[in-house]
Amino acid sequence: MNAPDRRIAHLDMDAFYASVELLRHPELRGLPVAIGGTGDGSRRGVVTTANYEARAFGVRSAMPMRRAAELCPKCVFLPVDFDEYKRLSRMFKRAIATVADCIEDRGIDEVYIDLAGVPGVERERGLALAREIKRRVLDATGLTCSIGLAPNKLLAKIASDLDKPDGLTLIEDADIPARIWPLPARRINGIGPKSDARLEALGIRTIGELAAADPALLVAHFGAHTGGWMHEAAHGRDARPVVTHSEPVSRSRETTFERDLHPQRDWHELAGTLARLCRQVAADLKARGYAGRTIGVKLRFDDFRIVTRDISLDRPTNDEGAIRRAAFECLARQQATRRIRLVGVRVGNLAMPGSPAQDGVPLPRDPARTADSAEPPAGETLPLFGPSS
DNA sequence: TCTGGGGTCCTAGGACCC
DNA sequence: TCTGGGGTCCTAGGACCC
Repeated sequence: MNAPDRRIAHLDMDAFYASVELLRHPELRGLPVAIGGTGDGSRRGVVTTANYEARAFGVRSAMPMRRAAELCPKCVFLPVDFDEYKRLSRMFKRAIATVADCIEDRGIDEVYIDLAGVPGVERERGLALAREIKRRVLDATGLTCSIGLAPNKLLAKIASDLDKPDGLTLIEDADIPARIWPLPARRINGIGPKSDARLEALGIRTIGELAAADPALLVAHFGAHTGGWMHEAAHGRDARPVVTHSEPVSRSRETTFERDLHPQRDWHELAGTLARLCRQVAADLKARGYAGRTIGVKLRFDDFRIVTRDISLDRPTNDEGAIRRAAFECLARQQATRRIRLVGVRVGNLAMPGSPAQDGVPLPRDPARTADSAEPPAGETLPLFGPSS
């Protein structure tokens, strides 16, 4: 049972990056267009967004550009221009804010809007208001969006995807059996490819089958938290509020190399890249007034396996040198067993410098852990990162 | 020359503390 | 000598989302 007075909209911009590019390149309208890569000749890019013409050829987000070119030889490929997408993102969010002020940011091209209390929301159960929002977004940006209207965020998100592009879909509690239950379980935000495969192994393919499943079975397979959540979600129940402000948890930078690097022979390029990423993260933190206590590195090997190593400092920092020293300390803890595809650095446990959380006594370091991290484990045989001798 | 980059949240074991 | 029991922090990994 969802609260009777809730009215949530989920607004999703249609093929956002591609649509923004078409504003600048109207001559490409009607042609298949895919956005991806950086335009610097990178051969390892993936498609971030394809317009509907390209999707007709099977081009999808996260698909390697090469594959997209095979599927759609006439596809026009454009590099990503995040600054421009962020500019249009601010524009469409400002347009929404002229209608409703309770808005939750869900990334560059999506928001939830709490319409309860907005004047006129009762008219057509919010449909009139949603049409007004779509009109203002279009007027402000020249871009279309799709809106789902429902008693909660979960259903609103599913609804916004039911009619795209330029769609508007209302889902009420009474519509759940006919319109939600036939959908694949994967359409629930939070059920990804892994959970979907595990559900399928239990004979559960649709949201309706998930709703009909014994909650005890779900709890047995996914744990109390996730199993219980799956059961509730399948019945369309979700009490999460629309959150208008949240503090960041971490900032990071990562990059995939043009070719996989050898941990010793290519040490200079690897170390230079890691140092540059540390500098970028430090500048990013400083620009936003944040500092973090936990510094970590991420490596992706040529077999796509990922390892992370992190270390928590006594106090938050956004100093480039401190971040770099911690990052290289983390790197030194990891065995260099394979070629490196990607390196990244992350600063977590963020605090605003000078905020009360930072001001107390520094936390004591654990001497055992510090000593341990300074020495290689016993029986060490594998090579560490470093310059070839 | 398959497979980006920037995030959040959860789990789980060991350390540590009371 | 037969093994408490919470609570929090740290680290590593993984699922998932845009």
